[in-house]
Amino acid sequence: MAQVRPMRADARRNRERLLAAAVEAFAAQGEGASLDDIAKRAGVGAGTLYRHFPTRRALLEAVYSDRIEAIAERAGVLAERLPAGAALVAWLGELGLGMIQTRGLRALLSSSVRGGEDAGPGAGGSSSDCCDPLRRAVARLVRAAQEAGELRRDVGETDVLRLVHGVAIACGEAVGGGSAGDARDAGNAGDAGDAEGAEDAGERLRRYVGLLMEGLGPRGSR
Amino acid sequence: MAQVRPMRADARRNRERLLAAAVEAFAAQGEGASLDDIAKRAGVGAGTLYRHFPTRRALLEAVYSDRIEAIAERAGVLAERLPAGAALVAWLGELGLGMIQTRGLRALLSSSVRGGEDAGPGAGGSSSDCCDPLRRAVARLVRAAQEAGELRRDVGETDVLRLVHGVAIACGEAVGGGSAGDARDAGNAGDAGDAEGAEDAGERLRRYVGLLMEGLGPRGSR
DNA sequence: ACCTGAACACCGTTCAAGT
DNA sequence: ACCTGAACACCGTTCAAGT
Repeated sequence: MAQVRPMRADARRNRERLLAAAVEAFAAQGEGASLDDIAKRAGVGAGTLYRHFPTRRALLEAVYSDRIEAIAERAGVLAERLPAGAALVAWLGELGLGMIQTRGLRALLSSSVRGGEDAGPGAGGSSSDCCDPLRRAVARLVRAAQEAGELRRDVGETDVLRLVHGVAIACGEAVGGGSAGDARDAGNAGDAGDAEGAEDAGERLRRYVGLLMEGLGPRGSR
Repeated sequence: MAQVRPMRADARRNRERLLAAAVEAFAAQGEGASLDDIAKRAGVGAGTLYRHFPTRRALLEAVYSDRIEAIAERAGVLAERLPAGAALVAWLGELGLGMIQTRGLRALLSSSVRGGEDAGPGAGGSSSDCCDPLRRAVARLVRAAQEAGELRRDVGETDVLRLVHGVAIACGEAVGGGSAGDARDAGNAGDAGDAEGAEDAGERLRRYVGLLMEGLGPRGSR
């Protein structure tokens, strides 16, 4: 899985510089940040960026995969400490909060959640996806909650993922109509005011996830 | 409100050509369609497009305002024919379907629903908004449903609008991570396959709105 | 094996020159 | 009063030439 041969020293260094520049750029300008700019800030040629990360998505994945895995691992912790239903709610809250705070994360889950029916991790065309850890995590939590009778049985992992994704977008500040050219406008709002806006959005998220979970509760009860 | 002086004949004609070209382009390429291309297809210079529609959003509004008003008016019809709660559900379904079928509509509501707390129509900075008719429509339906005891009282119009927006995004095919450059990619999917995808998405929407409304039901009942 | 940076095709936006 | 289209600044992507 990892590269068979270690990278040449300069390549490895360039890769890291690119990643560092990308982290900053995505945080400041959003997931649409100029790739050319990232290459320049990293002090490498444009071609070098494409050699390491052939698509914007590849770069996004490289930047956020750690974060995604960290969120996925929280599922296990919460499952140990809370009853199944509460664990699911708590985890969805954390996932939603991550998506609100980090535009790149939202973008990644957006494109991962598009179309298709429920399918096992990595299925849907065998195309491996950096969001698979999230899929596996939610699948475990959902199954446990259903077996505990705290979640209706006619919803699947993908339903839950899609709904939280939608709810996060419904809460978010710089909500992503974001077509070409939005990145520059959003730049200002990205630097300052994020803390304030994210706070409000975080409260909303909690409320909305709560509402959603009442709807997802076992039929007839309550 | 309407222009004081009638437009010169050629201006009027150009405006209409631009609108016609924009309708086609937005339908085919999504809300990120090239403005330059729209001007070319309309057979006018780029400057003429900017004279009539200074921003992309202005063009989007001009293209979809009729559609938005039509959806808003459906609220009155449904309110007459159905009990308050059912009317709200039905209307939200229609709104969501519109957003699923029409990317431009989704983009418009996206940027209208961003940030801010509940506020009356047109409020939130006096900036008039083409989605105000939707706000007024949902406000009436929400109030009626609350007075009929069929909707919890701790949710506002904006909450409901945001949630439906989020749910529509959760359902949609070409779900809008859509940052710079996506327009061209989405072009293929925009032409064919939309009918098929929209059907699935429509079914999902109905399910999700249903789930949501169970969560939004009056507290404690059911 | 990897890097550089010029080159190409595109897009949004403005503005002098036209009618 | 309105239109045209060249001009400018940007961006993504590729690729020949370097080391």
